[in-house]
Amino acid sequence: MSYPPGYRIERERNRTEKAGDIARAKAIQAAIELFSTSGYNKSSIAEVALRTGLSQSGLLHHFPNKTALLTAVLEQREKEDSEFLFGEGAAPMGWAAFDSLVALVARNSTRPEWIGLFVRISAEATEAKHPANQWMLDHYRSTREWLTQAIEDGKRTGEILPDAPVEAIVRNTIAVLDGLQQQWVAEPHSMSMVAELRVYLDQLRATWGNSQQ
Amino acid sequence: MSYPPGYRIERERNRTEKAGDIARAKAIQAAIELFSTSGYNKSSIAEVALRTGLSQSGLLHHFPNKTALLTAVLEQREKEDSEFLFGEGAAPMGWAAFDSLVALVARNSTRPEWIGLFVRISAEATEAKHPANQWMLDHYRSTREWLTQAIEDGKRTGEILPDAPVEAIVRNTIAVLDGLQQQWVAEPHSMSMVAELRVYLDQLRATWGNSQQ
DNA sequence: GCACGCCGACCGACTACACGGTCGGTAACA
DNA sequence: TGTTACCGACCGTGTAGTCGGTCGGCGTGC
Repeated sequence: MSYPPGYRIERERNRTEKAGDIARAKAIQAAIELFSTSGYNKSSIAEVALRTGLSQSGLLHHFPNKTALLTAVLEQREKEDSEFLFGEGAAPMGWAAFDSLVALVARNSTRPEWIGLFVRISAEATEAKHPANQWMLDHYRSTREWLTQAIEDGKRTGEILPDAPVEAIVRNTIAVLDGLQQQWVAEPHSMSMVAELRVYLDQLRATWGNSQQ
Repeated sequence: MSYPPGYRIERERNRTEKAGDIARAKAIQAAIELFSTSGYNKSSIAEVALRTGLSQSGLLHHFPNKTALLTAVLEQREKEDSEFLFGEGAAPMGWAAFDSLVALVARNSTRPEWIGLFVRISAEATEAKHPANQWMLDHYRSTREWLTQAIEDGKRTGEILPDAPVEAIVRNTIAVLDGLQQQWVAEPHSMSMVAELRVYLDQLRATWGNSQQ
């Protein structure tokens, strides 16, 4: 068996700093980029391998199969997002929770791959047998739980009017988030997600905010 | 070559009423159902053919290739939707436009395939080289145009406050629509799109509606 | 009123390729 | 010597699309 020229050299360079971890991280990054434009189903592990600088078998050495790669990608996303949102200390409550959504969207506007990834995957994962189906269900459920708690907390402190329809607000807010991302992925330069989201949140506050406070 | 038993009989039965048109309509229906659960990319024309009751070659006789099938499906959807929305006469304007969105969502709630179809396809079609990419762009653009006109008309008649941020309202409304559909496809029995949408529209009216009128 | 040629509907067999995954190996390091 | 990082060759399967054909009906010319 013959290795391509330069193979050994590359090998040695990485050797010093845990080649495995580096390769895995590179593969995840490549997968994110691919999945974000082609979705999971249509992407091939061969293409991910190519972008990682590995052969398909080499990639499969680090991730036993395609779904393992997807899992790693989703874990990465979940980790970074929740670090950003709830980084130090407790999750924000009341209107502050909604403000932190704006911050999240603002940050994600500078990382198109993450938005593309989410839009594609969550649409695909709607199918019950999709490998990300459970992830998507969990993701929505936990987001709903957080926002529900945030609103109820806001009612307790008096920030939010007691007759605000909690569930509808939660679902609509998530819908605006998802829907804006969808439009943004389709035509990134035609709009500002942050600006639109702000208008929505101002409406929310105007309607259900306690003006006495 | 041997035909399966009963072949000739079936042939003759259909003969009397334009077999081709029937087959095409059946195929489109089958494709809608398949695309709505598996998306376009992951669906195979073989499966569509099976559900239509044709061989793959038979199906390919009516639709030269897979994208032609998709085009037919999208045309069908566009036709039915715009008939429902603008059926007789002009498109509704002012708040009436938003009310007709509720009606559309209410009707679509009884046709899960249509919602699934839209959610999958519009997510996939985000990719520039997807065969439905142009369709999706057009769909969004024309919806935006209609709603923009509706709001501006509402301002003219005094229904809507003159300082309402038109573009943001348009994009947010579309986002709510899309986002709710997405959530509904994921867990159909956990929510009512109509109820949530109403809350959103009430907020809109409360914030930007002219209370003098 | 009937023979004939054409067209539309439909078929099975086949091709070319992409894709996920397996297997058995090599090379370096500890 | 065992472990980790990789590789090429190979395989089975699924998929879009082609090809050459059959069969029945319909219009046309006689």
